[in-house]
Amino acid sequence: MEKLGVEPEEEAGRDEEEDAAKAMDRAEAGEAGCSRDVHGQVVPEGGSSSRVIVHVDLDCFYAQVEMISNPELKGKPLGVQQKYLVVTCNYEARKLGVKKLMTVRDAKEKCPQLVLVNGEDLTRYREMSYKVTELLEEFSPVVERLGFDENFVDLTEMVEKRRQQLQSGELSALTVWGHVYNDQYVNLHDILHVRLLIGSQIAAEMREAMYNQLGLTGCAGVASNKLLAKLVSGVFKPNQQTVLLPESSQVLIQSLNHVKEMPGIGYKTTKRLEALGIRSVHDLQTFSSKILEKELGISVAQRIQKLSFGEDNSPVTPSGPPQSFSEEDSFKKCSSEVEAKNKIEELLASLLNRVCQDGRKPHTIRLIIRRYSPENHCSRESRQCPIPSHVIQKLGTGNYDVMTPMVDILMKLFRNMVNVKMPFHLTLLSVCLCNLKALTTAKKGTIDYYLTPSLSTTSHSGKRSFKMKDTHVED
DNA sequence: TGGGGTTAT
DNA sequence: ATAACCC
Repeated sequence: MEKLGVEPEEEAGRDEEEDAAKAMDRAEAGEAGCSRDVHGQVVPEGGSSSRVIVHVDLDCFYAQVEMISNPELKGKPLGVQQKYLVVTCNYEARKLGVKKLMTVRDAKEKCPQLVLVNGEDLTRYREMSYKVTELLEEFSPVVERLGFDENFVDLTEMVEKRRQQLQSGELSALTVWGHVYNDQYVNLHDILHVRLLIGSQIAAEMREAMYNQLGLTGCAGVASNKLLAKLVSGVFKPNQQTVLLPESSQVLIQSLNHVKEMPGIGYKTTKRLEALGIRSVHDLQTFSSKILEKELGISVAQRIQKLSFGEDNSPVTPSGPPQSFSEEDSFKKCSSEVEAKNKIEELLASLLNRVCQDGRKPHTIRLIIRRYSPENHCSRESRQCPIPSHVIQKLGTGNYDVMTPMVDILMKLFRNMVNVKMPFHLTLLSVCLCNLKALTTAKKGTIDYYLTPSLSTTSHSGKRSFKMKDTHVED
């Protein structure tokens, strides 16, 4: 496949004397193995609680999946269309001026030869996405998904194992895989540098495995936390990888042009920060913590101000199987109950297939709508309720009709939200199955029995009102 | 703007 | 149930 060339290790001295001094401290500090912190996360022993995290980011994922499905598309400018948007496109199309989330009109105008495929059905993307996550889990089980095309892996433990396996003489032969951010000098006497280089080696192996086993290319970023790993993975863009050494962290975060480019600072927070006169990362770093806490709340304020320094202690949380399954459809107009029912039936039918394949059973069902409104478009409303236990039981068995009772429930939720006697105008319908539980054959007297709310005595008392606000629909 | 996901309040 | 975040 592609060459994962060894990038420059030579670099003129910046703060080399300071770096060397730090390195000596570290060399003495962390020699022993790993332990686990309060979250069960692996951290190296010796006081330096430094982790090695990789962020893996697939190149234009949907377009790659489409080109694998239909190899004739390879080499042509390709866009993946949902409704009237080109949600992603391959690099041939990008060279010709097509951007992500461009309207089909604009994209065709820019690039008349653009080939479009419909990507509204996410099934194949979802399946490939989980294959990637599973492949990464073979390296280390601690894998966190972010959307369909990104994964974080905590490599700390794997790296420490490999480092301790190093024979004498092998250390001096250690090389970096891919780019070193900021062309920083690599110091093999610095234990943090050594760990990150081993991380870059594992990242290269991961990308090689993704290509050989799944035919997918992507980027990787290796750094000491999720924020930095994610930021550095995007520095060299398609199909390359980059490692960030600690001394270049500030250069990386200062390279952001605006706080809105910081992962974790979204649309709303950006607007509120701008109202405070905060635009750059430096603005956020130097802004009064007290005032920021009063404006945004202590939780958000402290978190994002740490982010602005490149600090992020959030653990890589293993995603495991999905917490929910949902299907949605957007449209120009839905204004009758019959119309809504038909769409809901379509959504539910697909969901039942998915949940059946998963094996677990959803115990809650939710209906989400978006009402038409000229400006405030983003707001949604939802109603949810428990799925009756007799319906849950019939879920796996293809024998009984489970559609009818569930559509009935959904239409009650619908009428709870929408006054069907009045005119209405919806632009989106979505159905979500959540609160998934394994079908444990819990026997009396076992731990499982008492941990299964539907079985244990406390739930029979009907007081199981944790904090769920389910709307009551009569059967 | 699409068709998904997650966590916190 | 909603609001924020991520892709």
